[in-house]
Amino acid sequence: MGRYVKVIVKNNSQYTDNLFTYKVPEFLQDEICLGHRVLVPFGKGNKPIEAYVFKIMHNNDEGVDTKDIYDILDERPTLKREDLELIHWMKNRYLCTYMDCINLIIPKGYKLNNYKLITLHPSLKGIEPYELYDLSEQLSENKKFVLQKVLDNKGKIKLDKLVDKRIEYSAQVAEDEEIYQVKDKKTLKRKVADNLNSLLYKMKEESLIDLKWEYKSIKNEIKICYVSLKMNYVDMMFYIKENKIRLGDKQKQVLEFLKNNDDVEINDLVDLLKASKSTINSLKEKNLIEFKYEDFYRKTKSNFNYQNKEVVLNEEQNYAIEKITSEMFDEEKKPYMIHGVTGSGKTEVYMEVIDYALKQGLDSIVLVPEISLTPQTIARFKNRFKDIVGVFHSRLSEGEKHDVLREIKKGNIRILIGARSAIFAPFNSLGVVIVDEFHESSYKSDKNPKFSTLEVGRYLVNKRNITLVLGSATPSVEEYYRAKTGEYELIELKKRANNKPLPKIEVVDMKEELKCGNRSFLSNKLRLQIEEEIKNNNQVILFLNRRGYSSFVSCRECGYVFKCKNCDISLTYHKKQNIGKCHYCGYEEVIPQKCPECESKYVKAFGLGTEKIEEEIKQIFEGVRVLRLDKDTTSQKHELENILNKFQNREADILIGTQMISKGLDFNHVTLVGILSADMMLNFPDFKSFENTFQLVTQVSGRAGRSEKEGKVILQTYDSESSVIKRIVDYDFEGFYEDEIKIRKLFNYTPFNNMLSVVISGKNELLVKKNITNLYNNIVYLLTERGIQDFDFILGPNPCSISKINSNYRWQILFKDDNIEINLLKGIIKYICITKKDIVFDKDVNISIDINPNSIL
DNA sequence: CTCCTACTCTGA
DNA sequence: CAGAGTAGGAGG
Repeated sequence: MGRYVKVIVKNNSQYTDNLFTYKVPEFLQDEICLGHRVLVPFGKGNKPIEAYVFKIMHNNDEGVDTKDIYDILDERPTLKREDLELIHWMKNRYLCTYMDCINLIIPKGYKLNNYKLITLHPSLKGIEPYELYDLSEQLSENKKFVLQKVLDNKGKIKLDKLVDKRIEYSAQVAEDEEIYQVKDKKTLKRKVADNLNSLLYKMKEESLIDLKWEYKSIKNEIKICYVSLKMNYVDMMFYIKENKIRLGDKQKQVLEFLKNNDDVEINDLVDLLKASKSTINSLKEKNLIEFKYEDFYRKTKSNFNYQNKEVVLNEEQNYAIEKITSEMFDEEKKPYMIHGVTGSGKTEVYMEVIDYALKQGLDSIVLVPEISLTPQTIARFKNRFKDIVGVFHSRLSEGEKHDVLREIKKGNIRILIGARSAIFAPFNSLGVVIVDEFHESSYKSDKNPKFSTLEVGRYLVNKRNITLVLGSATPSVEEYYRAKTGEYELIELKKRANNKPLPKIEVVDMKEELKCGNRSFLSNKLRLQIEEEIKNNNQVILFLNRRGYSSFVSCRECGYVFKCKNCDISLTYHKKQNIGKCHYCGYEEVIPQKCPECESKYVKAFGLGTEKIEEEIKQIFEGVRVLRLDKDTTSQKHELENILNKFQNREADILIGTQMISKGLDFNHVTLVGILSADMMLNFPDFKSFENTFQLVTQVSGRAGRSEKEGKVILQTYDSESSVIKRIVDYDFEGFYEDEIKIRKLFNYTPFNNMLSVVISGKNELLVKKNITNLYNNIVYLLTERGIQDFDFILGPNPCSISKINSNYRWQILFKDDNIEINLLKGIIKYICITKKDIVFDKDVNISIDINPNSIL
């Protein structure tokens, strides 16, 4: 009676995303647990690969052939039972693979490196060199080459290395041979490895070589070594004499030093006494000192100076805190939505809730949108909770991520601030998840699994009874609808914490400005206002949602527009480098003086970007100190902190920025915010563009008047009559919501429906078209079979709005589940796009499935 | 992705 | 006919 396990194997192939059954050998039977990372032989070559235990069984019901697992890789299971449930749920909800989900949850940096090793065949091991030489002379060129290389490397060589040598060799021998001219190094290596492999198997059959897999388990950890004496100093002197141990001067020095100091870090010891590591090591061998290893926690240091503020909570805040904390242990609680105007002190409420949870022994996660994961936010939490605060986001290195997750598991980190994937942090007793600015689009993942953080949060409330708090000044329409219909507990914070009114928003109609002959991007009003504020020694923020110098470059003679070679996107002009940049794939090209089409000289950059604003502001206001905050100025590490520090220390008067400045920034002396063009966002061809505009403008406006001084906002637009603009000016979120929800209802958008998008992309446009048509036909066929005749809910296939990204052509089919059960639709799509993927689709196309995508571009 | 089998192509 | 190379299917 043996034991069997079902595992998910960590393979790079999408076609092995099933549970595989393995037998557990006798010696592992008592140790194996759910969620263990194990090593299993996989495929015909029994390559050792990592796998995760999803199920343990006492018999092999299905009667499939099984192999034995090789080993258990970690002492403790990497995945908990509830993680496995979460993975199942996510896989079904977002139609992705098990491995996609596992990769989100497990600590980064646990890797298995495996490589194929080629050795001489055992029968040739003792053979005389001359015999071997004769033998190899009879072989074909290729085989001789392999054998030669094996011998050169003392009888064993890694496949990888052999492939390299082979490419090197071929390049020398046959320079003009086509295959070795392939530019793409990876493809070349693939091909050579493939060829070599089939050769190697033949050689194995001929008893020339032996093949085996070797592997190495890697844990991306750094240990610190502490040195102390093994016994007390006097005893040791005696011991040395007794055993006649000879010591060098340096060694004596080290011992002397350790007499008064315990647990000295080995590197300090080396530095202080100018001793070498071998000196210390030999002392250890003589059994006089001992080493103690401890995990090293790679923390990123922040240079941001936090300015502490005295905080007194107001009535509204106290009510919110009381409400949330008093229900923390209720079984049937709802998620909370805090709708609080900008500056209403939501963060203070979060911190009180976290503090309460902490005292009850519960851990907390604070999620913030990636762009507002600013030093300011982090400093605020660290200032209050000190060392138990951890930070987790995509810019950390693999090693840093690993360390943070390890410290969480150990219980050293109790509060984690991070971007969306931090919601999967492996806390031992998670109590609170806070999602700040939950309306932000970055809470929806854009890579597999394409999860919505809020959905995962709601799942956690259901399954693990955590306290979920969503906070925003500008809730998204669909989540606000949930609050209205009773799915969330709605808590309103209507007053600013400093009791100052919200900054007044004034609209300037740029059409009028144009009529009066002002052709610049600055209205007279805004220009005068800026002058005034600077005169009064206040600070100004200018907001424009586009980086670069100009949005596109075109020829005025023939209308030619410079476009990205790889994408269907016009190039944004960056003046400093005189290049056109593609903001999708990073492609750059120098913009020539002459039009490449008609050779005219009238090549001009059109539209506005932050770079141009900066340049012109410096001209208009002489001597004014300007800072620019966008992706271009913050590409280097710590640049963001530097800019924020400078602005905080009032080393600049004007801060120009993209949406990076809209969140979480809290400056005391900003009295004026200028929104240079609200239209850019308003006219975006997406059903969420009104919502996005409302949110962004409200958020940016909220940067003004956060301290003693009152703030003011000037909003420039060509469309001053727009209903959205009017709602923004009145801070009328309710009104905006009512307008918007009617539209959503009318067109059956979220929250009234789920939307499912399938995008097929590939380098070959015809192939993409063929595949998407095929997909459409298959779906229609299967739906007809289930008695569905009305296909109005299917839109497409159509080319995506951005029809080409990174040389990949993109076509899309959209589904709205008006008159069809979402699970039926998902079932069918899953069947076609995942289960039967290899039959339905060509190999050279990618399929991307997204439930309720952020945008349908 | 990786292996393996079965097949075709090439050149003496 | 041997050796080189390719295509396609399956992985417990």
